[in-house]
Amino acid sequence: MHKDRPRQLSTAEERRETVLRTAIGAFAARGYFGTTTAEVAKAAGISQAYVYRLFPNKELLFVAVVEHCFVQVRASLERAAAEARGGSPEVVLTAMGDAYAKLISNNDLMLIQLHAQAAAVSEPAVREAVRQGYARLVEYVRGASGGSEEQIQTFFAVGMLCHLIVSMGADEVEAPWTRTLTAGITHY
Amino acid sequence: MHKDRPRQLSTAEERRETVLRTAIGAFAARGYFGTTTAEVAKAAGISQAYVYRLFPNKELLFVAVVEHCFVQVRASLERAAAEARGGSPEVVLTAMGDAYAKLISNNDLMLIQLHAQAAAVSEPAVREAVRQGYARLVEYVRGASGGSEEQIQTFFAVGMLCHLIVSMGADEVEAPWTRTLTAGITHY
DNA sequence: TGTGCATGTGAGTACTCAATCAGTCACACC
DNA sequence: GGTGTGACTGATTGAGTACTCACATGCACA
Repeated sequence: MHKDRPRQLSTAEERRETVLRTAIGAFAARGYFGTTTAEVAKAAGISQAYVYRLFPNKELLFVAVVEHCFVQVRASLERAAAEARGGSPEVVLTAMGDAYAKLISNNDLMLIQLHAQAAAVSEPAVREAVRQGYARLVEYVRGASGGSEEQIQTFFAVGMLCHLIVSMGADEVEAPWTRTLTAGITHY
Repeated sequence: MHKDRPRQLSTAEERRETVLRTAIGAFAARGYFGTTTAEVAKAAGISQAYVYRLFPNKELLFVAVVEHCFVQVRASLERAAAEARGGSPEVVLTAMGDAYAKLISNNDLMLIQLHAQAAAVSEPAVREAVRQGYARLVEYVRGASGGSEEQIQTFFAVGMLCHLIVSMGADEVEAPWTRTLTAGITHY
């Protein structure tokens, strides 16, 4: 009925990281308001009570998850930019876009960004995290690619289009309108 | 303590329309999971119980609100297209983009679309409504503008970028990264 | 071997939510 | 004035919800 493997304690810091990693999957489906702290706890394999020892409340937990995602996205773009170093802006941006497409082939990272955007409307701490996340992302892409204002803007506009496609599962529908929206967008 | 203005009855159909109109404002702030049926009822000036006589449940209420928004967006694009009839695809698309910008200068319509996108991930009925909404929108824009696949795609990508800008309030922040994202996007 | 402390939990509390239902009230028509 | 029908509500329910707290348990080190 119940495993007798002796309990293996982690440091609080390790546990916090586990929670950040696993909570992505929990929040990805139903967002900030739709996900319970009990679900987050279950995904991390700890009790719901202990979530509140690791994070002060649900909002700051979600903020930490959102920041964690932005860090991963940035790291992925940095790797891509490093590989394409010295190329034209177009080449670097394409490499970054491709790296992003690979990163989010597991949709959770992208869904968190979508849900963070939605929660940002009413939750000030989330809004601040999203602002900072995109601020750094935009500045990094600008610096690393050397692209024009318009190119940078298009880069992010296409990213947002990806959010739409994934959230409504447009890639599972065969129709002219889905082909129009998804044209030229890499998918892994 | 309590207004004695005699109760004025409406038909159920009128009330349903009132609810659809006022619920937009209620759902705009906190989305599907974050908004209670009591808040929707208050915005419409009716009791929470009566919401359930007008709509079978919360999900279908939200779906009706989302569909109502898509109808409004489409109507707005149709008006713009009619005025720019006979122009080049660029001219028609610009007119449509401008009409959209005007329509959503009250942010609620756009926020509903964002929240609908988020809820579409986990609520099948919402997903279906969002798919149908964009399907019709894409086909309408294609037909009315005669633009290329790429132009249509860009039109919607820019629309999604608007969602990002509004949701995080990027237009209230003065910084290079916000100027890059918002460049050339009309704002009323 | 014991003891101090960080890791971790069971069992709550106080509250909110969607959904229900019995029943009241307005009004059109006789 | 009476009556049938549809509009509308107060009160309630049962299933959660975020968050708390008293207590248990593993482990490093004296």
